[in-house]
Amino acid sequence: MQYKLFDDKIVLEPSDTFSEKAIFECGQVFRYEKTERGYRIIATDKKAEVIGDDGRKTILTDSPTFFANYFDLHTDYDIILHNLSDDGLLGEAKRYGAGIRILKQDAFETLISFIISANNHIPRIKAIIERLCEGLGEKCDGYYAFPTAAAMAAKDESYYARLGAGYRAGYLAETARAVADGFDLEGLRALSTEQARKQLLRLKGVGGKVADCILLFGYGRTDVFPVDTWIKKVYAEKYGDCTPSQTAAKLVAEYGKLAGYAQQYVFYYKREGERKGR
DNA sequence: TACCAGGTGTGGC
DNA sequence: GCCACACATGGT
Repeated sequence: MQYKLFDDKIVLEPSDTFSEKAIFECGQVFRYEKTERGYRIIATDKKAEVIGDDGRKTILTDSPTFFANYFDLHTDYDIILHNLSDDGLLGEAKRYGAGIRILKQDAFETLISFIISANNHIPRIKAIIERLCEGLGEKCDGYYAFPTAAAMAAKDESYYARLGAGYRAGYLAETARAVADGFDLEGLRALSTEQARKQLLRLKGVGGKVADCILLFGYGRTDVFPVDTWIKKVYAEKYGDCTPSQTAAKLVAEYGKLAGYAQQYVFYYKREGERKGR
């Protein structure tokens, strides 16, 4: 999409493929906050605020180059939308969520965030992550960065239990230590999606669904289709006798490189529909 | 109050 | 490989 970079902001030309509400509330990210003017987002140690009405929008930030990539501004979502079916549920979902963009998130932040997400409510996930950042993240100007692996590895399970992480506390301690001790998250970028997935599954607290979320949101691998409780419900009739991993495999086979986008449109549409009693 | 949440680990088969 | 079960916590 069209945009202009300045020292302290990114100005976006009007586009149907950028909706800050859809981008932040589609479930891909947790460190966002609704403000009077729009949405504030913290990514690793950087901050931005998206403001504007329905017309021209502005991303206020000290790190415009970083956030141009973060918001995936160079990807043409019109082509993605054009290549997904207009019919049925996906057609409805993509029209509803056309403003979604898959954020280019940090791999470690995504890893930790989605371990916390397992069998958990989104409001509670957000709260746990904020306490984690306040406790272990570097203090920045008016906010806290996401903690480093080293900072997290210095704490044990009891610390994460006190944050309210529940039974995931041990997973957080163990996985943070694994990364701090050399598990090469950046090295996974050189691997195929399948091989990278296999490596992620070695980490405690990372099963198939969480691995797919990390691949999609933290590595930009769109040839995955995370199957959670919502998606399970959606495809219960079509794939009723399949396990979640079998369902995911069939959906990846169907949508290929567009699977991750399709999944986000459907997830957002169904979840928003439920919230609005549709 | 029960049920549920962007599931995973474990033990048993 | 698949299945059943346990698992902390708090929102609804």
